[in-house]
Amino acid sequence: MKKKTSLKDIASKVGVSTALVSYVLNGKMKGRISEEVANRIKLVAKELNYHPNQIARSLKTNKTNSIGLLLADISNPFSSQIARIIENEADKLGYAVIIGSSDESVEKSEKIIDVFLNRQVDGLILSLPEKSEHIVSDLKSKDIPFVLLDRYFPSVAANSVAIDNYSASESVVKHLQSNNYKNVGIISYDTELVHLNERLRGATEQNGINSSVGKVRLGHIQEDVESAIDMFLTSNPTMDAIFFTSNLLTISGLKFLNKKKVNIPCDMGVIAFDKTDAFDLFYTSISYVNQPLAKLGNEAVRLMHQAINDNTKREQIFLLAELIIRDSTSRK
Amino acid sequence: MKKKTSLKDIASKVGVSTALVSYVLNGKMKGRISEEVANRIKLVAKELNYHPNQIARSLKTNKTNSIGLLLADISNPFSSQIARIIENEADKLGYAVIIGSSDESVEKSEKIIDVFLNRQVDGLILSLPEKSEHIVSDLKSKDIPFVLLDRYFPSVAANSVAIDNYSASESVVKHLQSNNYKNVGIISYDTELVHLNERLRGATEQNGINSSVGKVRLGHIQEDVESAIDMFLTSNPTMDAIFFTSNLLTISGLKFLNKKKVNIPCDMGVIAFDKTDAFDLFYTSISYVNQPLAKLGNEAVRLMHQAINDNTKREQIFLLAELIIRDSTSRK
DNA sequence: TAGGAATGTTTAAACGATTAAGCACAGATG
DNA sequence: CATCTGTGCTTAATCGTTTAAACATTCCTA
Repeated sequence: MKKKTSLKDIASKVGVSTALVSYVLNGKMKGRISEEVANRIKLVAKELNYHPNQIARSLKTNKTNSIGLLLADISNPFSSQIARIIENEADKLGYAVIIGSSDESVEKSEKIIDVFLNRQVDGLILSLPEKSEHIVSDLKSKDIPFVLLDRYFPSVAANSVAIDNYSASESVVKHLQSNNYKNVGIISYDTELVHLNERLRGATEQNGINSSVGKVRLGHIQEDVESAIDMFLTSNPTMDAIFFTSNLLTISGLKFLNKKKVNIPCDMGVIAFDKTDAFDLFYTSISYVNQPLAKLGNEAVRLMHQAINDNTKREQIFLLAELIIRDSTSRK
Repeated sequence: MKKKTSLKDIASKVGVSTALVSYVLNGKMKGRISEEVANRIKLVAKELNYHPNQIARSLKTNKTNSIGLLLADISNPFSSQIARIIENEADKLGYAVIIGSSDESVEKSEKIIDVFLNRQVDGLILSLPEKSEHIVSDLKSKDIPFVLLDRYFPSVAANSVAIDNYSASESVVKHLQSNNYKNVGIISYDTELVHLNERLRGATEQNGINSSVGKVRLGHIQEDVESAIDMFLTSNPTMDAIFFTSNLLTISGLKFLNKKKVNIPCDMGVIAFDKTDAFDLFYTSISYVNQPLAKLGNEAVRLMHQAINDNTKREQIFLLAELIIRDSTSRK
């Protein structure tokens, strides 16, 4: 790789010091630099196609203008859509984004955060796996600016952006109720993650409707969804609706309901958390909870920026999700 | 943010020079350092929780161990799955990945590549939009290590990894032919992108089957897919299959075919390029061309690593895609 | 007309690492 | 005994910026 042009190159070509070049190109010391020299410097900078070496600048200023984004899995549509929004929002503020996927592993999360910090990112946006409270406390004790996204830990106060999962689930169940469903099966992860358990709590704590719960282990989604639905169908013949608390669960569930020839919504109502393309193409369009992704990403970046500039403030933001009602919960 | 511990901190605590600390921690000058001092240094490094400042290291070594990954749109499943694989493969070689989405815009691509280069990434993996050959020549003239991914430009020789789109389309049409389809509508982008036009060419250049083509503008996918299908259905009543040359086109098309009550595969066979979850949930499982994503990502990173270490070699890799045959092309 | 202010520019240290070269002392070798 | 070799460590330059402080001029102003 050819060497890029540096301040020194410009300085020697114009016949001034590197300091002056730096001042001119950064627009500092305005009013103390002769227009003529300033113009010559700018001209030569353009001629030599000068671009400042961000690495050197970072070393001096202790700011890299980059952030680390840790997601559960960038190949999951929920993550990748958020990533896209964060990338855009971060760019607006001049931050580049380094991405890592935790795969729901605490060790991998720690490793990736280490990589981020060694690269001196200015701040972190994190979707952490369960049992990683210690990571949060650790970052707090080191006074590193970060924001939790989507997942949060009530036991450790921190900047966070998430949706109000409880009320989202509450509105799901109320909707089912008002459409005359009486007996809902809830398919949820077997996890300690609070945001997921809030979905469960919001759904089960409502009166006037019966609920059964099927728990799914992370590594065994298809398998456990199937046995949960089987359990629902056999031991609970009056069940008339299923609420899937994530997009992956829904996809697995719909596949299985298809296989079992369960008709939606005639035999069974279905409602999901999160959206996927598949919901539009299913023979019955699927009702779902729509997370405000743009707002989530926007707020996450805003909070992170705020934390970078003043890490004493703390904000916990809960956004409202929207219920998209379609055919899969419309009882005939 | 608290200041991190530096070589200097360790050096002064142990009572040696920073050079020695650096040598010990990097395992250099083996055999010329007393075990006792080495151990003391390592111990103190651990005590102070030392992590090298990659920024400083990068400035000196001129290696950042990071790569820039430019995708069309990280929120598209094809992109995000590739991103995930590249992230993993890059990590194995010690590279961190900075991601950007071009949105098929040349200006945005240039801007993002600029950001990457200012951050002194060691290499680039790029999925460029149409009309961006000049970017490729420019990078070549600057001798910057890069690899084109998915999209390539025959007019400019460069490292590239893509699938053999022509033969993939060829096998699609041959499959349709052997299942007794006679008249296929091909829905493709109105673009100059070679890899997409190869899909078209591979499909239209086969004998023994009639083909009509509908072109879709990038910003008007749903709209143009609909008018193309309308055109097929009205002006070409014997049409018996549709080949969608991308996942987004397929989703739009299937939605519209649903709306039009066209039954698949009775009224119309359907086959797609790329996979999405939706294909499993559609009332008829959809046949598709499966791109070897893992291999694509793996080869891209391998080539990039090679280019970083020796930018005189060039490789152009074309991988074979696999045809996944399911119900949507099985004529009764 | 001396002294301060304003203007235009340079000097030099610093950020935190890497690394070639040098220094000092030990023991080995002829 | 002089010299060489090996061992263990330090010195100091360097990467490309930023920025406080200093230095020269020229220009006012009392």
